[in-house]
Amino acid sequence: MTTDGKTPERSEDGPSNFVRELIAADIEGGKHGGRVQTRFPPEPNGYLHIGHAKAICVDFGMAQEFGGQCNLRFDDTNPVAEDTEFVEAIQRDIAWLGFEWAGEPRFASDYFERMYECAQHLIREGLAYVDSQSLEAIREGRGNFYKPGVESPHRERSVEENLDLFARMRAGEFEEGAHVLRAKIDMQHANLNMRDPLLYRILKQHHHRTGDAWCIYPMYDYAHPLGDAIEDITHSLCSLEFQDHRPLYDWVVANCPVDTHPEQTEFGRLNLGYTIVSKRKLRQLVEEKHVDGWDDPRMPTLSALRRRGVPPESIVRFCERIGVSKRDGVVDVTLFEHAIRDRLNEVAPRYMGVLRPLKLVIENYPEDGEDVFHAPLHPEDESYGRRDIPFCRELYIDREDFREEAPRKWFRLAPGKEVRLRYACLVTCTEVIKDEAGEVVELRCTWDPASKGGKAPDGRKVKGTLHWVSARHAKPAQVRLYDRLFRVENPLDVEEGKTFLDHVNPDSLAVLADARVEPALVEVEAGRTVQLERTGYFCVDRDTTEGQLVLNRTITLRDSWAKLEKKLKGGAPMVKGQKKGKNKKKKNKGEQAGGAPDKA
RNA sequence: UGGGGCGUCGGCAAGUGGUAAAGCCAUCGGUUUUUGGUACCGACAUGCGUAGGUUCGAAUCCUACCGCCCCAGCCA
Repeated sequence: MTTDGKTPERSEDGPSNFVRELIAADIEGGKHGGRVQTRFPPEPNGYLHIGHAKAICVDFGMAQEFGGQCNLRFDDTNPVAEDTEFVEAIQRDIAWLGFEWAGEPRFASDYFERMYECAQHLIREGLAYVDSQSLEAIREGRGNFYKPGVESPHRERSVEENLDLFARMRAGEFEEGAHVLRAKIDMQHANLNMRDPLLYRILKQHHHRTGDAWCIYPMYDYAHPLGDAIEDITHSLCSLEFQDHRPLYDWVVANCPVDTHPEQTEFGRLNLGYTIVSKRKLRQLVEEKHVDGWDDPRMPTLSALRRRGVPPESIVRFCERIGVSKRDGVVDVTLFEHAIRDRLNEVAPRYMGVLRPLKLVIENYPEDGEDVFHAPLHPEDESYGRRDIPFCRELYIDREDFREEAPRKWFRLAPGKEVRLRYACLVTCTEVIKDEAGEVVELRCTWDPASKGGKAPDGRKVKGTLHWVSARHAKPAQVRLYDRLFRVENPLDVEEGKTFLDHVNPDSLAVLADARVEPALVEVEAGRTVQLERTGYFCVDRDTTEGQLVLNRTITLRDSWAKLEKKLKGGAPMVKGQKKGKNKKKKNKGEQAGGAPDKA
């Protein structure tokens, strides 16, 4: 739990969708005996990311909603890149999201023997054969979109010969690539997947679970439907690109000796603006050190989001809100950001912290004086309790909260202006002290002793409220300001000769070494996310040590002043045409403005 | 020159023939506020890729066209 351990209410407020309706109809019609059994089938060759989160929410969510269960099955049919490191990380991430799989995790490799037997059955039925052509010959023979395939010269081998060859493949008598097992379907089929697809290939690789017991491994198209059938899955939900594989899925289930016939249904993957969800590219970011590991808080992996301080409930809620459909669109990243703020606003305790300290001295406050103010840890939930905030003559405020020349509508501090120090008192800036370089280094103020607590004694309006820390009591902290990893909404959209790496945001991480936070914050344990009032949400990083607090910025608070100032400066009101003049058709599909990334 | 999908507001997405298209995000305006946060109120598609057709009536049915995505791994 990154937040506070409070019950994560799981809302069922997702919109209606076609998968939900299909399952409901199946139950209604008594299909699969009215059962609902789903599965989430990750390949253990990488870390789970936000895109997987959607699949997880759909797979587990549908089962949950209809009183069924969801299995966790590792699709470990290709030993080359798979590893137990990933199977552990995947389990951790799913559990973190708050889902429970039925029984123990399963592995496709658990069924290798059974799958082998099914293959023998197919051979005996004359539905599979050993092909001994080269990889190139097989590819050539498959034809293409426009050219029908041609049958392999080995297609009519006898059952005996096939059985013998297949057994010897298993026994390790042949080198990789020497033979494969193919389904005998139809080389003329318009769907390339049906042109005698490969069922098994020889791979003399060590498998993370079966070790060296096997040197032939089943292909996805063969192993997946069998795994589903063996586990008695009723609804096999997957992504759009498998639509073309469904006929093969059905062929396998129909022709192998299994009792059930699960149904595969495809839905659209999640694509998120300013984000990449491709295992290969994420791996590249890690391996080429553009980020600091799989859980670098800028990554879209679940482990990175966790480290960044994103609550799991916000991810689940986000997935519910984006819905499930067959369109492949790109979800606006602001929707995800909203879900994060929404949840954090509910559960993050409040503290004050100054990111870029500017000294403020209260001249009419006694040199050795001290006050302690009691402030609520949550403005809307008293059960969070309160914390003590020490106050003295010398404080720090954020440099951002002071301007020598106040722009229009500036509520914050400026020479001669009065503001409220949150929970404390009202102060007026009387003098600005600069160094030789002309840089403001200190502010002199006077306070109104009658305003203790922050209320104006005479009811005068003080619009600006600033956060602050006591210079004497504050604790030092290193703050890591994270921003979007990519500068553009679609990092995959690149010009000739460039790659998505050229879109990496050079300002996606800024480290502030000299931040100060109120003392109560050092009690917060690593992994928890808090709000620094008026600034944003921050997660206590695991790098925190006894003397050094490390905070990761999860996300900023919405900043309507920044927006206002931009508008004030910009002068030209740009958003005019949209108002009334119905600008005929929408034309520029490709380019959207997207939200401005927040500053670092 | 194939096969499989998809086209409803800037983004996601309801809607499944009934009489002028939910919701959320974004955007804009306002109220409350000791977070310029939160909350709350309001605005935001005479329009459903285009063109025809069927019908008393169509985003929903039919036809044609246009556009976008996926498929030619011994990856999943």
